[in-house]
Amino acid sequence: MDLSESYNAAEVEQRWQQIWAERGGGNADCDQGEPFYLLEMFPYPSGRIHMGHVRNYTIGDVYARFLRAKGHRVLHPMGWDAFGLPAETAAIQRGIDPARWTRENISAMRQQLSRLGFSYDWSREVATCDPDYYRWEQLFFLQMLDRGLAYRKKARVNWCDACGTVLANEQVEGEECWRGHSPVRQKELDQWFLRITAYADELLEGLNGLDGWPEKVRTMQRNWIGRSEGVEIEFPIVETGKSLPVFTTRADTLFGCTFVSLAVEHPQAAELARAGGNEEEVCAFIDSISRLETAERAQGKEGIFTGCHAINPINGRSVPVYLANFVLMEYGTGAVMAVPAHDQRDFEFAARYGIEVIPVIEGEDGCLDASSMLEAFEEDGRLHDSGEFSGLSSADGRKAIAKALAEKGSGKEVVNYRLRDWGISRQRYWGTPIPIIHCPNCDVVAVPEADLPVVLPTGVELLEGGGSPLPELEDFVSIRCPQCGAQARRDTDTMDTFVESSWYFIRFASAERDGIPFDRDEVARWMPVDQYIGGVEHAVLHLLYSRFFTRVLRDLGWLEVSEPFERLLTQGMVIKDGAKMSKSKGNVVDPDELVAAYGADTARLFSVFAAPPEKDLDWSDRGVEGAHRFLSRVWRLALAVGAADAGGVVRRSLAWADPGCEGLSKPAAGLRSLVHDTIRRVGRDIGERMRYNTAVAAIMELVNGAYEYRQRDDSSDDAVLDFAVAMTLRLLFPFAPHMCSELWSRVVVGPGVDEIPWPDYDASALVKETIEMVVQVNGKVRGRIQVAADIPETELLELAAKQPRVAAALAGRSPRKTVVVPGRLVSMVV
RNA sequence: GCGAGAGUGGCGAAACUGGCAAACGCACUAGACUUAGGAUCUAGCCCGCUAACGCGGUUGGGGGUUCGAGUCCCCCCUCUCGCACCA
Repeated sequence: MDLSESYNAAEVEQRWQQIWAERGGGNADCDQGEPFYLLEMFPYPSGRIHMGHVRNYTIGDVYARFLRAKGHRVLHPMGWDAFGLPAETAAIQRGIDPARWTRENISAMRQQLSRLGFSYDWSREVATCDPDYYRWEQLFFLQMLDRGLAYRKKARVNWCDACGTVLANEQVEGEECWRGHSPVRQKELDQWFLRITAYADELLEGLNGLDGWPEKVRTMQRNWIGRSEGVEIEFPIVETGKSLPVFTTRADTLFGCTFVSLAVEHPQAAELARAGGNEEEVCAFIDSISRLETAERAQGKEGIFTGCHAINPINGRSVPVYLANFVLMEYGTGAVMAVPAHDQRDFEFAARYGIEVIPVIEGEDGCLDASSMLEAFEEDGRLHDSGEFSGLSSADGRKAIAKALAEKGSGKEVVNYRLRDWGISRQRYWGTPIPIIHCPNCDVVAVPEADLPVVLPTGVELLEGGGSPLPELEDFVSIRCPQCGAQARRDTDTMDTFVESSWYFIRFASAERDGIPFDRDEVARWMPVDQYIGGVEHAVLHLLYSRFFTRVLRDLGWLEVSEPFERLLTQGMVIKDGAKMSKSKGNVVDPDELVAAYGADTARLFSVFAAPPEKDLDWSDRGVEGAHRFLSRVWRLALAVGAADAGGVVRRSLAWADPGCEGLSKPAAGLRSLVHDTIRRVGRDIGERMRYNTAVAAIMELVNGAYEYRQRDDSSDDAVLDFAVAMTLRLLFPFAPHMCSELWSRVVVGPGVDEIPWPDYDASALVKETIEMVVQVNGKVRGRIQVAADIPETELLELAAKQPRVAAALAGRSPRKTVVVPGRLVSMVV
């Protein structure tokens, strides 16, 4: 081989990928040591990976390779979130079977991932569209059904026309579908729900223990769950004699209640309209509001008097009952006690309909005057005009009034959540069939466990209009009722694809098992995931569902842990030209082209060097070239040093071991010290801080140091240079595994680069005999002195004061105060 | 409006517990090697003044604590993200 042979990434990378594939490099079973479960969010097999995947999976792979070197047994699996709408769309547009389309995409993407050198345990690969996978999901569904955790109800649900299906609340972002920002409207449908609200408190509490999660994600989940404590108060209706419960968090303002407002969907609404003698008008209002979409409803405050009155149980006062557009049936009881003086919405409503405003809370500025108020006073304060409760603070007032109501049987303390149950029915084809049979006699009947899986028929003709073909497939739909034997029909909805991703990480622990979903011992060994890496867009979707599912499976007896993900890293987006890289923006960089032009190692290096993992990454073609240039620089250095042989023929000649500190020249000792410091920095930056950008910077400094060292005239102490080069390769290996393997195999004597353990640094090598100290006068740097590390303080001060610029700054005065920071600086104040 | 996070050179960024602001990289400038350079190597590169040694200023703005603040405390401004009639 020629010394001047330049770095040919394609050739090198192909060779090593082949070797790793033969060795089964990523298999968790190959490793010994303490188990570590490292996982990146699995992708949807859309056909091609994008730069976001490259970044996500590089962050993971660097960590995996580092952990293995540190002696861990690492579980680092990969799979496919394979059900979902794009497969159906492709099928309709191009006439391909979704199953085939998905399978082909998977194999293309698997190849792309391998081409990037990611070290996965492919023996555990799962695809969620495989009946051997989703059969367990059907089993869990049935078990949840048994325990009342899955149930069916008719409900107003979010409908996305573009997707042709229902969406869960979490999948609606400000009235738009999370996938394509198409509009979402309300529709009344019979749906299957999972009772995530049964775990609301536990999911909320659990967040407190998740120290390894970004605060941002925990806050988002807290807000989403939206727990609020309050009182449910019964208001008897004069005209109907019925009781109307309302929910409030501000029982302290109860004496200020001047009306009650209900959602138009409230079950008592029609009855109140009738009893109030204003039926026609009220019904017309109900009609006009219910026709509107949620977004349109939010325009202003609108309502109508029902003609009925409610009795405030605390003071017997009779107040009018209104229907109002802004009251949500989905929250609390769908009815609200209105206190215009202390709630801005009620204030606006009262102003519009001429309802009385009665202030009952005073702030620090004293009592409010109803006639001059411009807005509601919503803060806590002190109660007045509130009978026996006057004078109490808001907090005490809430407690006292709740207690008084409870004693009268007119109220009870309750907790409300914003979180609602998870609607999982999807009117789509490409998903997990819901294992339910609808029987004319027995109503809803579970498919017997022995009959699982209910296999999704493949090779079907998809409908032009985009609807699910399942209801039309007689072979699939038609079935005998397992209970009474009558002719019955299968449920033709499929499950939300977020259900599959809510437990795939547990399946990975024993993905090969046939007869059971999980092997309890293997799950106990691996779960929870020690480090999870993925995008923040799943903060309240996948990540909340997974926390819920893990608890359900725990309660079903499948595992012990409650929290699925011990630590979470949310990596930033890949940005180009100021916008997120996306097809619609037309600013995508194709990973394949990148790899073809520069190689996988360059792609990997750039994706972790340009920014810390959790920050957005600004794409830069120049930056990619820079990463490539650095790798070439390492390539040349290693070959030049490793091929000390004058004939220009590379031979294995480098010893990788530390030559020790004995008899080194000053520059050699300096280089050796730099190597150890780099080992320290890289280990800390990868292992403890996950700041790969600074880890790479440290390695670059080492390489610069080695080049500098080589430039010296005398070229003794080559053992130190050998050590420096070998350690460069060892430390760089997690980032650029192909090139480092290749170079190591060519020039280093001994075991492979990934066969030697991660090096420990020698702390004594970092201790310098002489150190530079800064001398400050009045906070300004006025000199630097080289001193022995153990110089006595008096001597140090004397030396410092003698520095010409220091002496000039002191101008003959003696310091009023002197501070010495050992090893760093001397600070003098005059 | 509520909540969270962030403001540092021309750019991406660094600064571990308060201790030399700008490591590392990109871009740029000069030089070397060269038939050539969009390869490589060397040097320079926050701003102002200076021929130079230096001097002064600088981490969104203002104040404070401290010998010393990008870092800690208070006030303000801007940007990004999340939630948004949740009673």
